[in-house]
Amino acid sequence: MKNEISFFEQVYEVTKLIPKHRVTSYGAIAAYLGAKGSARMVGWALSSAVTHSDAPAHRVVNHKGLLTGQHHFATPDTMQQLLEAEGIPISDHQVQDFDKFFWDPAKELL
DNA sequence: GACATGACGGCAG
DNA sequence: CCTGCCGCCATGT
Repeated sequence: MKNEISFFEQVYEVTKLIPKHRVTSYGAIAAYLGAKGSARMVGWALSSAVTHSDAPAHRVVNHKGLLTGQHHFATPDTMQQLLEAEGIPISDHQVQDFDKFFWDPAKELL
């Protein structure tokens, strides 16, 4: 037996650490967890996070700032609504000024 | 065990 | 920036 936390539980922790008015990418979380290149696993974990945890998965988008996971939420609008409610402008399912709102756990959480 | 799919990302053209 | 291809690892059939 090991005391290490499961990969998706680590994703929950990092996701819950994302500051408000900030977003991050799957690859950034994956790299921070040492799973660099396995960004798909982050998305897999977050898909469970939406219904299986209280982590703000809506703050995680792909490397283009596109809200690819909105169809995993209760409604296709939920993700965008939550982000806009936090002050993040969304247009065409994409985060505006993504580079400015980007939060890298490997650098800022350091 | 093989094959296909998935909230992705990097690289080449 | 866009398109195409491969790598990544867990899950479902």
